[in-house]
Amino acid sequence: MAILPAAAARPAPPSKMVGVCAACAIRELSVCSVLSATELSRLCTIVATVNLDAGRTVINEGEPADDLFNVIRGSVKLYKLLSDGRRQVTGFLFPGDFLGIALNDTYAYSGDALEPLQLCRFPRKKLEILLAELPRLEWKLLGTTAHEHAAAQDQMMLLGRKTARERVASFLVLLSERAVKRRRPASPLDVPMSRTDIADFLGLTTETVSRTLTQLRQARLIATSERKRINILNQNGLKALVDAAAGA
Amino acid sequence: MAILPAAAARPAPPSKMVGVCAACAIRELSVCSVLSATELSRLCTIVATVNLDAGRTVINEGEPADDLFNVIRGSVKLYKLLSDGRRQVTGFLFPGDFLGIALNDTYAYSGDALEPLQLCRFPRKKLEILLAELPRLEWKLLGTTAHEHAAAQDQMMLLGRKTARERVASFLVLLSERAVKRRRPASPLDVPMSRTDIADFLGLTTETVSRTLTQLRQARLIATSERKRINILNQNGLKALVDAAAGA
DNA sequence: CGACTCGTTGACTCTCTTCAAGGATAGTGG
DNA sequence: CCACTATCCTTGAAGAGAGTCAACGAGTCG
Repeated sequence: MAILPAAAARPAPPSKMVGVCAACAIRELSVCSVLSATELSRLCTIVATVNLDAGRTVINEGEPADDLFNVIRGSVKLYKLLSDGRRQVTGFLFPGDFLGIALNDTYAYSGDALEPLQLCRFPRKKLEILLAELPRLEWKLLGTTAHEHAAAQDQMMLLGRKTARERVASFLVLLSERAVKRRRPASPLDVPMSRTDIADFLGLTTETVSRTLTQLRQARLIATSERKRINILNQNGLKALVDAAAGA
Repeated sequence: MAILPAAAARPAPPSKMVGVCAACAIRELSVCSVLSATELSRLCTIVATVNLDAGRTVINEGEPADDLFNVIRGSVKLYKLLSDGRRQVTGFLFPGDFLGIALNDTYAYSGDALEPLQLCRFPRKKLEILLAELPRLEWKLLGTTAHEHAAAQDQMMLLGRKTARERVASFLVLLSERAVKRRRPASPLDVPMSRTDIADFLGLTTETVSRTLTQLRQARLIATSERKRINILNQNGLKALVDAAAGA
């Protein structure tokens, strides 16, 4: 959404800030970036900071959506399950990302911490009341949701029409672009998720992900030093495998 | 989103309504349902009715997102393309559905009319200004977008993890549920899209879709009389193939 | 040190795709 | 009105890409 970009760019004077939000390291990455110091103080009154160990569940598909979250530190995998155990990872969250927009009072998907996780938690009812008084936050939330929807469309293209190699390349490019947005290096790329998580995200098996990474390694597009970390040797070569869109 | 359901249920007195919106047959299905008569009159001042032939393009991926639309009559397929022509249909729209929420001032996907189409068109700039004054409409739009996002998650599960038979069954169940929402019969099911469109939606080929429909026909789950119409003989049997979610 | 999980690699299988052809349907023009 | 044709749908046979099953190496934790 294009309106109100100025609001996002206007940093509020820190004088009036109180509470944990004042010290928030990822505020400029999050939906909170549109708020003035005064507004932020109000939001701060309903927020609580939460810490979770790696592997713990943040939200569970089907359970009452009582809280919404902002990721402060760490990463989250979002997923849905079929009754026989088949899993589809629908996305990954990183610092600044918002979690928990729900439809029917229940979460539409589950979310697990991939690494030690720090969140801020908003009670949903209170946040909704506050939203009515903070139209800029609501607008930002609409933009965020629209953004996620656009990402979902890209993922549908990936899942429906791309080959295994294209999927893995797309995944690496996606991760690196998100790293850059968070002002992290794109090349010693942090990959906090397991091969199984990657496979469940890409609609493949772990074996195919592994084999494809080996192919990319042999093609000198990437290199793997430590586990959970991938060096991108040829970003353009990877992007060539991705084929973003025909519109270009 | 759960707040404000009462607003959606409150029909406005028709006395103050003016213009085309007053006679809108699908208002209660659309985002406009949250508006009072007065508010609707305001919205009506910026709206134009558009008619398109089957096959015509409503919006084009990558082009400036100058307008947003509401489907009044007919249906639309939304899709993205890769440069080599591979297509992924990301969704179908029916009367009452909203079209055109864009991120970067350009449409994120293309949309073609599947049959003769009637739309109402909102100039985006004007609608955004109006949104600031109609918080209920903005809230409804957020709910609509969240709903679409939830549908996108289901589709990711379908594309990433379901078999061809499950995909086709899911598609038929989806269509029939949406028909019921529009107060249409679920069983002589209107299927305005071609086999190619269905295949591009389900991440399959037309041949596989055709073969799978034949299987379902032989299993006495469906019957096909005329083209573009499918009789659902055993809705529960179909749903058993779908496996909605493990949360249940 | 041993048990476990995770990642990699290999051999084989299978579902869906590809390639090909025939049949039904609808639109067009004589 | 009917032949003509293009398009859509269906069906068959063969092929390929990813899945399945299985084994092994490497790192990790108790």
